[in-house]
Amino acid sequence: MRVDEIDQHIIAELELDSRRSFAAIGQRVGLSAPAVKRRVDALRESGAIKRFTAEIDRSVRGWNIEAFVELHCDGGLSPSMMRTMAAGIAEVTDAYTVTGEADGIFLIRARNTAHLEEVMVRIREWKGVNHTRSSVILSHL
Amino acid sequence: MRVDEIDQHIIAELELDSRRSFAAIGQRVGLSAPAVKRRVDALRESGAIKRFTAEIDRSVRGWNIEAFVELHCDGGLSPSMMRTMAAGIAEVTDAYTVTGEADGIFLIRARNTAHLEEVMVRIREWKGVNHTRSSVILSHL
DNA sequence: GTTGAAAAAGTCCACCC
DNA sequence: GGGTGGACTTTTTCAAC
Repeated sequence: MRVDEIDQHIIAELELDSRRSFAAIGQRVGLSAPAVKRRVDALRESGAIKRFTAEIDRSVRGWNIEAFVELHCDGGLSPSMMRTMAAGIAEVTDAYTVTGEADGIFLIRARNTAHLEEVMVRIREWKGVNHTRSSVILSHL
Repeated sequence: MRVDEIDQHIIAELELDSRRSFAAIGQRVGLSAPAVKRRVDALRESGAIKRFTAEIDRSVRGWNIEAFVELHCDGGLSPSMMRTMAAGIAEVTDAYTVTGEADGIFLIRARNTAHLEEVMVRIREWKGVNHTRSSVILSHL
């Protein structure tokens, strides 16, 4: 799908406040409310806008420990297997394949250190995972 | 602020779809629309809900290259200095202080490899940054 | 793209448990 | 803290242009 400059502008507005009305967005981007709605519908349909969501303060969640975990694999772990692995571990918030020393990076969210440790054990149990390298997040800057 | 189970439930609904109506949320959590609104207002006021936003597909953005950059520092780089540094580099999407081998991790978004390289140079120029270790993201799983 | 009108939702009361 | 009902405003939605 092609996304023109007005679409980009609409997307930027929705990122700032996804509950803003179509009329208010239209006023900023120079369109009528129905025109904005049609574009937003098309952007959702095409997948450009994945979903409308809320940004929640981390302290609200019970799971307060986060860590980056690098996966170093012995050649046999494909991206699709890593996807399966990430999907099978609920504590994995984000999963990436990367270049460099590591093969993949998981972002883990756990309730406490014991929970994190338990998750680490589950990760290391996977065939193909040679070793891991973790960085527990101390603060978000 | 205290956040009870119903608040958690409301937050979960808003994360799934921040444009859902208060009445629809109320139906799911067992409250009336005005009651939901009151709670949402309080959650926003207290900062538990930071903002309503949209999740945008990465391919839509012009800046398509992302990388994790570990910062290894020679002891003299405090978190507050790292915050200053992150704020001064527009390409830094997220910044964390962490435990482990690295002192900090930046998530960088750049237009292309040349742009990423240029950002890396700027990071390494900072006093106190001993060396960096990068992982370019190949895919989001 | 627009306008205009109907339908739906949001907002804000007072009043109740 | 919660609900209801009503009045009013705004937003959404759709047909027609």
